[in-house]
Amino acid sequence: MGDTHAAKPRGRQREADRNDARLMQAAREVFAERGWDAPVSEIARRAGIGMGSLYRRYPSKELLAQRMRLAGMEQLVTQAHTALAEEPDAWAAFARFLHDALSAQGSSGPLLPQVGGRLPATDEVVAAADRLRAALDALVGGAHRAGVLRADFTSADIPLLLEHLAARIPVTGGRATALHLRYLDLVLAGLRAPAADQATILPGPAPDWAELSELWNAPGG
Amino acid sequence: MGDTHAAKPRGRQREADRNDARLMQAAREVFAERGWDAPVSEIARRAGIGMGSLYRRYPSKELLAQRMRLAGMEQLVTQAHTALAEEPDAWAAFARFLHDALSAQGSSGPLLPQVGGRLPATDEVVAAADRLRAALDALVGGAHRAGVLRADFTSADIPLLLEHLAARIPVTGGRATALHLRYLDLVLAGLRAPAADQATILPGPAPDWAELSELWNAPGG
Amino acid sequence: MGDTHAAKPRGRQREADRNDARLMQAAREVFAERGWDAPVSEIARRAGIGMGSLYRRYPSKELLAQRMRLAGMEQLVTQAHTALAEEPDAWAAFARFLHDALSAQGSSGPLLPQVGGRLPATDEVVAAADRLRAALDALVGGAHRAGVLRADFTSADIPLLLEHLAARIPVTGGRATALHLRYLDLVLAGLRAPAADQATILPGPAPDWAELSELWNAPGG
Amino acid sequence: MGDTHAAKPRGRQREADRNDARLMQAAREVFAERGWDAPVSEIARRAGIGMGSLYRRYPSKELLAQRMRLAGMEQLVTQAHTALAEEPDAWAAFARFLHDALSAQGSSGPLLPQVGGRLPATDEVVAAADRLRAALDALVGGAHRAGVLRADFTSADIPLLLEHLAARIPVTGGRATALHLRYLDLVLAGLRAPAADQATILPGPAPDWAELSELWNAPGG
DNA sequence: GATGAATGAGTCTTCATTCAT
DNA sequence: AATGAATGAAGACTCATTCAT
Repeated sequence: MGDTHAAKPRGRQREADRNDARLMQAAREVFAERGWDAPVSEIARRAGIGMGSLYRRYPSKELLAQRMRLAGMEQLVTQAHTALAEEPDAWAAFARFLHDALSAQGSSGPLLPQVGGRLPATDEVVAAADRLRAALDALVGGAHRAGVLRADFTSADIPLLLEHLAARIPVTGGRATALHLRYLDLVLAGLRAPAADQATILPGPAPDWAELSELWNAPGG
Repeated sequence: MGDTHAAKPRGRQREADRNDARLMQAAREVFAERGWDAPVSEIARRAGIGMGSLYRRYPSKELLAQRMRLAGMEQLVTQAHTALAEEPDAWAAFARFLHDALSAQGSSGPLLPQVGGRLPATDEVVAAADRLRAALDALVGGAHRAGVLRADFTSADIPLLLEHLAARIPVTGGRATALHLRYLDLVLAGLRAPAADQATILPGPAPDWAELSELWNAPGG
Repeated sequence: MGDTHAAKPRGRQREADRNDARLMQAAREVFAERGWDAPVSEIARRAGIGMGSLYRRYPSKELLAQRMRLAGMEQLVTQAHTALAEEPDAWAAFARFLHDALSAQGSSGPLLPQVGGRLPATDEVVAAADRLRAALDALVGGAHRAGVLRADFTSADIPLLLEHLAARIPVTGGRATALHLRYLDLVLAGLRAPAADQATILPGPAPDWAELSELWNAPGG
Repeated sequence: MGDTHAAKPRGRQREADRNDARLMQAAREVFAERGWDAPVSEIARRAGIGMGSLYRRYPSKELLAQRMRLAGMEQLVTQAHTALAEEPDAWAAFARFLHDALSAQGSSGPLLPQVGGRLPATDEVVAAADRLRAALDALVGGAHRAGVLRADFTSADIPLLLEHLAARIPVTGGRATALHLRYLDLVLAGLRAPAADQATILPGPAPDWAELSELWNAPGG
């Protein structure tokens, strides 16, 4: 009863999948700790696999980082959808998303930054950025309509804000996440729509998504 | 009396000083643009001096970065003193300091971050950190006494906050500074002491200065 | 009597033989196209078998190349015998052999060269060289006795001449063979015994078979 | 008296020039002996310089080989001009050129082959090929007009013929050159214009210079 | 017996540091 | 005291060989 052949990969395929997950996790950690100039061999060592296996799966350091970046973007999209689905309140959804995003940051490495501005744009990255934009627009739009988020803050501010809040703090363990979340709450206090008589205007124009693309991708792209 | 030797360096000494200033400026720019893994030769090239001269003054890349970091810390101290001296209002002084610190960041490279966590602690760094702490305590203490700064924010939060706000955004030209200042204003909105009935508490304990030392200095130190 | 086991291999043995032939053909092609530094995996891929099977049959790249070289030498012996048997005229047999040898070169890869000087001598190679020498002596001796081949040309010149004529010309398709045969005819014109009053003497001593052994085998052998 | 500052480079410049010559010589030798897959470090070792110095002068293995190839082509042009200038007889000039070209081969490594088909075409290579063609046309044209060279041999045959005659024979010392010259004389016997009643025609069309370009340069070029 | 993923030593290339001029 | 070429250790990447399935 119940043929599970196709559903549950076994043996070699299973190990390959496990290796891939360990590789991605190791890459996130290593890039987070040492930046772009971390040796690829350190990633392989931490994943417990040989250089050859790493390079079989990711033919270059750059492609490995691209995958990492794409996985991070997809994770953000998922977290945005989850926040919208599970939090009835617009502000709660908005805050929940930032909280989730930063928490994932702290434990498993860089999401967008670290390798930002070094990797060329690809079709996949463009598509992922589009999905991310749609998801963040929904979050920000909902909060704006509810009147709980200051009007001069846009969806394109979110990635930069996350990039700032996730700035490398070379501490291992949960302390880094705790510090990140501390400053997130500070920023959330600044994001709450102020009473009309206390409203201030953020200086400088908001970033737009085209500008983000320039920030994230290599100049030549 | 009447000795002007020290007051007016001439000839070689003068050129040496000029070289040193150019070197430091070049190092700030290059590290800001390309990160820690920028080649030393690029710094020499941009400063317009030979490799030999650079290495005569700074016997290693690490020592050059240490100097750069110390100069950045001293600049912060100076900016704090200036803000206190020139701004009669406690909040204005506090905000002015953060503004000055970030503006200097944007134009001339990294202050504390970028090389953070890579360099060993030295007596000079410890002393500079003490002076920085004293200066920031004065700023924060004044703001707290005036009741304009949220009570759960400490002087040790400032370096981390600056580190976050100054996170490398790979944009050249004034746009990076404009974006940095945009998020500074957002944070300032969150830092303003709220009315008692709207007060929130930042999660997680505030960092302390001993912890900062761990964040900034290489593990082995 | 009545035992046909050895005569008609069946099933596995048959497949193994077919694999072996495909492997040898693939090796000749790949080494011809890309030289000694072609990846072994390319040979396996082109033969349509896995790496494991290749390494079961040939425990190292070097041993594979040795086999290839031996097969090439045996092919030369066969071609010499065929030429002697099928061509009644001494010159025709001599020319036919060179033509056949070069044509096989062009289509299926290197015979002697390409890997020359890289592989150690073995008993098998020595024995094959002896057989080759005997076959070429017969061809050259016949032509000398018939007075159609210049007297200062020896059987030991033939392998070197073939090595020269078969020098890798990186052209795919039949064009390489056509070019090879063009220069063969040029050389044949020079090999024809001249009239006594026009005779010239080739400079330098003829190679001998001991010298060939040094040229073909790795120094350490 | 007599200012020799500009004429005779001294000190550092002198050493740089010496290094460059040693490097080119070492590259010719190493590529000749071990082919394209010889380690660059072996070239540096044999030239007696460090890897860094080699890479300062030639930023990649490919560029080093390109220089080597260009120097070889220029040497051929020079040898052709010399042969035409110093030999009054058309056949003597033709034979002298081939002799000189092959002799240089034997002693100092590959001229055209070895790396052929691996390097992209560049403007410099195209220009050098044009000069080579002009020089060889003069040699071959003279011999044809004098009626001493078989009519179906063209200037585009010469590079291929040299490539064949210079085929790697892994012998060090003068013996390789002696063997090369032995087969050159054989070929020269075949090149002499035969009496009309004995004339043969070389099979296959002669190569043309466009085809040579394909043979020498990497496919993508 | 066949397969192809995993391994890790070896190669090309860069860059911190030294040193002859 | 200044210069910039030389050095060689370290990092990205490839490929001969092994081994679990």
